[in-house]
Amino acid sequence: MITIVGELVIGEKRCLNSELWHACAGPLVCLPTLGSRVVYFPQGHSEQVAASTNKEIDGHIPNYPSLPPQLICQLHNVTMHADVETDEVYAQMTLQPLTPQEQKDTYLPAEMGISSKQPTNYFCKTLTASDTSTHGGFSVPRRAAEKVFPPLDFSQQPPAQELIARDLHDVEWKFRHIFRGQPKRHLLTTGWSVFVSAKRLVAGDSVLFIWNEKNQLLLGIRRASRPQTVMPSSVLSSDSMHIGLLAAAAHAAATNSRFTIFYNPRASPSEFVIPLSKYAKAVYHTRVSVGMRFRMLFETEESSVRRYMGTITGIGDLDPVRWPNSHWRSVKVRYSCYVIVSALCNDHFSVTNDFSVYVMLFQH
Amino acid sequence: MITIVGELVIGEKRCLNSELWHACAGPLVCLPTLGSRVVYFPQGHSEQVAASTNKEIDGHIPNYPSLPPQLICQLHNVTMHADVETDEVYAQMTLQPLTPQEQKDTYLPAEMGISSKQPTNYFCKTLTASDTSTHGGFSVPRRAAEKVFPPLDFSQQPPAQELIARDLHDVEWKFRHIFRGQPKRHLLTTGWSVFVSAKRLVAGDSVLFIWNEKNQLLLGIRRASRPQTVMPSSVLSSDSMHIGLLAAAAHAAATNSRFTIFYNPRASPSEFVIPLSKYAKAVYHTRVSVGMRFRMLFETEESSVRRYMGTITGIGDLDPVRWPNSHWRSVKVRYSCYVIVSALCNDHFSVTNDFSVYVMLFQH
DNA sequence: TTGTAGGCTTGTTGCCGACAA
DNA sequence: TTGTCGGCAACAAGCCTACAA
Repeated sequence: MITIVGELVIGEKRCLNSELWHACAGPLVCLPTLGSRVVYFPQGHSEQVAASTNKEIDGHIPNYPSLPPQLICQLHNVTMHADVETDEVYAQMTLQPLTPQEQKDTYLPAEMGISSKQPTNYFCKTLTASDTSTHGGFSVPRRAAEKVFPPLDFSQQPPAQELIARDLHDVEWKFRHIFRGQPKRHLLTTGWSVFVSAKRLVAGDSVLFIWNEKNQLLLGIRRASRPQTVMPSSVLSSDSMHIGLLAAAAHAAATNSRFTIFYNPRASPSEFVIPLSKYAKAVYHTRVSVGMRFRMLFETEESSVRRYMGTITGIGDLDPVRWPNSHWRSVKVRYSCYVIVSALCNDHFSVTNDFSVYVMLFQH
Repeated sequence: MITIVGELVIGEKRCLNSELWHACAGPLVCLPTLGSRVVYFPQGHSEQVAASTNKEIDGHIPNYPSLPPQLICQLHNVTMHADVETDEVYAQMTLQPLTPQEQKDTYLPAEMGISSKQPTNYFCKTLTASDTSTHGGFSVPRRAAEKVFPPLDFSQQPPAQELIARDLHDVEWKFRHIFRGQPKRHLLTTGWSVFVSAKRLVAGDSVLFIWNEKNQLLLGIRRASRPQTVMPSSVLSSDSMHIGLLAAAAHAAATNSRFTIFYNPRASPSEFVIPLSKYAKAVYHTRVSVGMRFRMLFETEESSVRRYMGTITGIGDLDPVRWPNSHWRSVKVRYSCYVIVSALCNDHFSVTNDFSVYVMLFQH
């Protein structure tokens, strides 16, 4: 007799805190609205799978001539998730390709997607060697502590309190918050090292605290990207995964049935599910030509947004053989020198010369 | 400029120690010979993916009428692997479906597959609470220590030596082996707790030491199955994985090109790549009928093999709609009461009543 | 303002035999 | 024969201030 323990629920769908999810995902990540129409790019999905499996696509992947480079879909489900092991944020979406008839319906106003409204009362700090060593606690930046932590009772000597913060999995973490030292400073002492070792944080990773409207303290992490952490999956070969993504989309398109995808903002170079209205506006109502200036947004190390201007140097298919007439990375843009790019994954590579990238018209 | 560190090689193919791999995989696991012809069962592969993603197949998966329930293939590559995080053993195989013409060639003699010859000088112990606590070391069963560890110098008081053992990743682990206490016993002290915490072993997991012909000490682990450790992959939906496996096999069959699969003996209920000669012998040269006795092999907790006799109660298609004329689990066998089954994964579930299973004719 | 280091206290790890299952 | 415990010693964790960047 096989006994299933009552409390153990595998694959249970809980509602993650949206504010914390978006804060961990970064300011550039935006999820389409539930029920809206979106454009799905198999090419972009393919890029994400390639990034996740650490394997380029090679010639063994069959063509799916019946699968267009962009599918207009109804978004039936969006759920936010976080990896149980690493806390990495990702989203699950259920898409249903629309018939040409259904596509003709006029756009609804609320289809632009919910931009990631970063919370106001929050701070994000990249951990130092001292923060992560077993020797001491966490040094809280002064303005951050004053803005997002509840005020201390300064009649006590030294002023101290217990903070309780919840992470993405709704797990409580308790910290002793104390204001002491010469000069005086805010510190998290007792409880901090338990958190660091439980989350396996190292110097360079970031933690982020949010004080929300309900007077709750939320706690998220953003890992510095360590390239070697991407492992082979051992479940399915990367070729089969690529074929699976294409075949699943092709089958759903042929039968107008639903299919499910995962969007992993930190693994993927670009969003591959875009609000239809945003796509239509960019593709049908924007004139682009070689020589035009093109704006791009990047996330800085302090997780704010910076604009960079580039020049369009080419327009056309990225992969004319497999994906003719695709709007995926159809615009080639050159950016000028000394741009320090801090990509989403915190892997800040510095570009000291000119560099060119293939981007989408509808990218940010 | 993106710099790739020279030493860091991702996905490098090293030759794993075959003896240790087989010992960790268990006595029932057997890999087909390189270059031989094998039979591949998409159904079985599907079962493994379902077990790995913890998700049953549902109706969303399209049929692949062009894909037969068994594909005769040439085995172009077999490599043994171990998960970097968990040490879980798995194998990667490259298969090429054969044309009807190629299938007609006569069998070669060496196509029966290399059975997992368990090493003679080895022992396997399931860890106790004391073994895994931080309070002490590892208590070595006396006969085990005398059989597989190098002899101690009993002129010392107490007799002690340093043991160096290599794991599946060729990482060295050093232990102080001492013979002390009242009554006298063999213990591993210094170095043991580092190993336990590095491998994240808990009471119930097993360790296994081999003393091979080259006078090397090998060290493997077998985890007690903890069902909740199976996580959603967040790379590809389980539906897409199922479609991918079928589409990859169908594409390879249609074009007679190679495809790659992973075989995970501890996740999968059954082997789905079988030597052709074994398959042919069982399917074409064995008469079976309802009422006949049928032998099955099971792995015991001490990782030896036990035989159980059952009675065939049915013969026919497991899934007549999707997979007509399949030899995958086409035989229904009933086993009698009080069989204590210890499956490969150490999850020993006791069966106190009769139970029936669907098996393959060519199963062990 | 805040990262790191030195001093000092306290809690945990880890080696030992005793004892009992 | 071997699992667990109490004793004890060594060590690391963790709280504090000092100092300098």
